[in-house]
Amino acid sequence: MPSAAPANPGEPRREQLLNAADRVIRRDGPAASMNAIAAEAGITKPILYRHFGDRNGLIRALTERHTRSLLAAVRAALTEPLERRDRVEHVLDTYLAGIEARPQVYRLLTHPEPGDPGGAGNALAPALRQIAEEITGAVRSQVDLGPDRDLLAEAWGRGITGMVLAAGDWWLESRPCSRPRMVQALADLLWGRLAAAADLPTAVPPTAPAPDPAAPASDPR
Amino acid sequence: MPSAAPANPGEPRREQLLNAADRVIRRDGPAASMNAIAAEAGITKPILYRHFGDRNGLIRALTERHTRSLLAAVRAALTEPLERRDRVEHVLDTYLAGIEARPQVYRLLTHPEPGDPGGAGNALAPALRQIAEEITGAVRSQVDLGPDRDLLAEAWGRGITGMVLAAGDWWLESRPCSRPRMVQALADLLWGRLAAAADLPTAVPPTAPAPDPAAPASDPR
DNA sequence: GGGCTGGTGTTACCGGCGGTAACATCGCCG
DNA sequence: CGGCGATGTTACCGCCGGTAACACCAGCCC
Repeated sequence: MPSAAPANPGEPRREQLLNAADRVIRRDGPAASMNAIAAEAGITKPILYRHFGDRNGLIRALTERHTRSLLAAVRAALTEPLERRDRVEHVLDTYLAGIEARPQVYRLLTHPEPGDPGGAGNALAPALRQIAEEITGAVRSQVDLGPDRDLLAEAWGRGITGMVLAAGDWWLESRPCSRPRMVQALADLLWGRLAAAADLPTAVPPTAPAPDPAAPASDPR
Repeated sequence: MPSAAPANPGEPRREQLLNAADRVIRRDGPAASMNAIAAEAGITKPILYRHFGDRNGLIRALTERHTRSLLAAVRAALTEPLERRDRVEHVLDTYLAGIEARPQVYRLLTHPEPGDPGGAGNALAPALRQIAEEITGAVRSQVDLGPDRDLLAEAWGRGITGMVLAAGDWWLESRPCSRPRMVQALADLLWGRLAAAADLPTAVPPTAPAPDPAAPASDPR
């Protein structure tokens, strides 16, 4: 059931309001106003505020619903019993498939409104922070990185998440290629193809004309 | 054509207003109001609107000023006559040094306010989009990537930028290590260390969560 | 029944936001 | 002198997030 799953029928009115908010945000984007959401639900603003406190509370409740499925999918992909390269590709594909299925929702999850001025400027929205933590945990528990493993796992978790966020955003926007190809491109980057590829004949030598040794261009797949 | 004017002193009033806006944003963060900026400049709102059209115009002019130096530094680092790994490290260090020097300004550049609903939700702020384009160009012109070079260069440009953005954000916020170490961590990621590292003994067998500790770790290689 | 409580709903308002219209000055230059 | 283009003002608009104050209706216990 990859669709928007109702979280908890314990509070049916709340779920109903969240569904209305979902519809409006799907239509108008993440900047939808509280008035618009209330109108879509057939009610007026104060009820929303009674249920969710403030706008952030509504957005948070909304994102938590959608985050669950994506996060669960990513987590499952991260522990799939595959060769590491295949596992990584599986995770990448899972994320891209998720954002492809519901772009507006994905925008809400990944690019929330400014929010509270208290927290410092996090690049990663809460949903992505959770994904980053999943990756960090997976790397730390699955890959032998020596004494720096804690630092590397944390830095890589954030870095990989940001990489996939930015690249996925661009891919979703301009659709330069199919999804599997995009997965390949990103996995190649993670697999050090940037390091392994040969130099191109220097078109603009800054100081010295190139004395290049030969480096083999191998795809380590 | 009242297009983006350069930062030359040909329009001293404009520069003066931008300086005031700079001060306010440094103090109050990127969400500073137009009233506050006008007050800091000792004037009132309509003058700001005469000069910059709307809030986005002001922010754009402001970011363009700051972007120039960072972008120039990154561009220079991208064409440094070094071994590729050293060049990459140099670029990473340049970016991290830039955001370390002026965190508030960096936040303005990398995490702008929502902006117009017309454009689709870009993950990358304009300044970062430019950096991504620089990386794309450098990769395309320096690295031999075969027939897919255009796609790979573009995807990697965005991906690397997003990676450094997210990781740099985290680093700046929690300062888990020194700058050179962070540069190493990110360069290692780009250099395929994730692919090259050995597996760790599987602590969590993915299929059977049974409390049976006698399950032997299968060797996937 | 009476009264209490709790959820649902309303209208009307607040301060602040981005943005604009209309009007008042200056200095400069033909 | 007259115009003209910057500079500046006050006062306003519509919308926003958020809040008071009040009304209604169920159930539920005494």
